Amino acid sequence: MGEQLNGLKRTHMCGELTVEDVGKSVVVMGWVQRRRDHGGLVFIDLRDRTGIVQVVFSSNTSSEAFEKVQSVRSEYVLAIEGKVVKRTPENINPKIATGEIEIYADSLKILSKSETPPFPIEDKSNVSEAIRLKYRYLDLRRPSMQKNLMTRFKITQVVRDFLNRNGFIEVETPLLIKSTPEGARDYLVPSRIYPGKFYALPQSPQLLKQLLMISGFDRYYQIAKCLRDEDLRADRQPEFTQIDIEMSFVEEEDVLEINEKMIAELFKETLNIEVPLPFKRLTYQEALERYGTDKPDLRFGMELRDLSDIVSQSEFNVFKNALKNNGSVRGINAKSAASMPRRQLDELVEFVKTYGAKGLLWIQVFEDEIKSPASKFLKEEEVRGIVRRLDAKAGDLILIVADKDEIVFDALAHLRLAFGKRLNLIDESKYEFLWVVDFPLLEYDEKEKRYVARHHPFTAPKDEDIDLLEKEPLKVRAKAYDMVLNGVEIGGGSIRIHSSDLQKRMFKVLGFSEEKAWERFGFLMEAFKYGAPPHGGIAYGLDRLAMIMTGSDTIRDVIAFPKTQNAVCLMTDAPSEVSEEQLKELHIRVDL
RNA sequence: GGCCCAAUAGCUCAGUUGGUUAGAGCGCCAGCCUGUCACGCUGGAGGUCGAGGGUUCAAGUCCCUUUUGGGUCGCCA
Repeated sequence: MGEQLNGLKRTHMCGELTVEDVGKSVVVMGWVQRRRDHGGLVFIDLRDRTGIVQVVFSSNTSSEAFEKVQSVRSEYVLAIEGKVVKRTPENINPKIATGEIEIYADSLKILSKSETPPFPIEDKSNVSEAIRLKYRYLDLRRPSMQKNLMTRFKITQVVRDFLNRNGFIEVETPLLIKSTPEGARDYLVPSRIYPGKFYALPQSPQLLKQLLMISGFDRYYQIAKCLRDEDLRADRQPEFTQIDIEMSFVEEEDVLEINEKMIAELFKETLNIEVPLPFKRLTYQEALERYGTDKPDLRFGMELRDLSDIVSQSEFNVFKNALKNNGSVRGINAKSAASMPRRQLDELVEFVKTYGAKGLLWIQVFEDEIKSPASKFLKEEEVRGIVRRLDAKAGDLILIVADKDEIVFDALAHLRLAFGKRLNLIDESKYEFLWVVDFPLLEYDEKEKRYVARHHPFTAPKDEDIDLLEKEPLKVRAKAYDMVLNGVEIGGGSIRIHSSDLQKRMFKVLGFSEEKAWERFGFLMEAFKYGAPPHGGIAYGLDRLAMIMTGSDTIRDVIAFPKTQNAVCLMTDAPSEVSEEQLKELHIRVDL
């Protein structure tokens, strides 16, 4: 059994001791990073969340502590009392912050023993994620994970401080709410009291924050857990955290302005990076035309070019068909990639097929010739026009997709990203922010045969487009905006509808009967009757923000206890079966 | 739901054309060592080759099924 503290108090953190502390008697507590046993002399590297300090055990200093340290192993939890001593110059270790000093141990308490951990607690070992997740509490001892979670804490701290200073009020909203249609699949919670009825866990506090505006809270924020029962990705977890913000008596400009100020302050305070204001802005349409995506990575160029006009009279069937079907022909220029081997070019064809493209056409531009599998179908002037449009020089590789716009954009956007990485065009130290604005309000859902809200059903249309709502719904632009950082959508929001009439029209366009709309959103429509201020807001994906700001590849690395791709917690083994009794109480019969 | 990758010692991996007793590094255990800091030296222990089935004289290796982890398309207002 471990020893008790018995009144012993920690005086210093391991990583914070410096030459200033030389001569002091200190008490440090932490975990054994490593033991180096030299027989008559034992070194212990003691670790806490601030860093590592070397402790020296010798029978000359304390024979009792020296005897005791013989049994100490990795990850034992120790309390050490000793004297801080300056190291002789040849013994200084420049690799650690406390390398100029060490502690001569006078006494040692073994607070807790440890079995040998299943993997070493250090950053350089690359352990499989499954094992890290099973022993997450050990994984979190690693300095990089400690740093990630501390950065995440710092982010919320700076954001809270900014919002508090600017008159925002933090309000909590419930986790057990009413299931509403639209959007992601809900996580459901059975009601014990009402057999057959269910609560839903919130996909976001959207409606509740709008109701808080109607309540007059004016400026609200919350760091809120959100839950969506959908398939997972590197940047998607079933539960994630939003920085949720809503303001009254504002228009789009007001929301954008205060939010970019907040983000600039966040990057200054957290990473000491100056973010130039205002952010760049692209309309949704422009983002698509130039980058093929509504979340472009602006750290490199390689923009898309429309080639449709150049090949409008082309005899090449692939082009002809695409244009005939109201699609387009577009391309990008992968600089200096012309000599890519055939095998790799063929892989690119497979790559674009995952995005629905039927094929990919390439043109290799060399000093004295231009090679392309389609050269016999393309007129010389067409090839010349394409080369000129894409500013292609000798050594460049032109990649062209012809199809419906949607597919062309998607395929080229992913090609652009792939080549950005492959050609090393992305400066990893850069942070390129932008707003994407003027999103379409609606899109047509082929499966459901109806219009669905692109953002959510409460998003306001642009004033000048309101009249198109019933006539040409797809042309209506929304007062909606996304904040994009390095190709990642880190936040998104909108100005909301605050009139019952407009909201009713919106529901109608979405194909909800008045009855159904009332059944689902009656509480909101009722609330609109009693004076709703103009309002709008934004929600940030805190996990994604923290992922980027820590340089992580997945949001799992900035979440203390994440789940696997199959939504399982490897540490606790959730989800798990429950007892018959529990099910019975909830009036649930399992049908497998 | 589809596609792709992976699974061999505690960890990270190698394992040839199917062929003897499955290896390495780190870690672990024991001994020695007073200036190491990824300490060193000597010795040792440690394997359901993810699971099940099949082909074969013979399977870690080939085939089928399946489980788990990761990536991705669909999905995620």
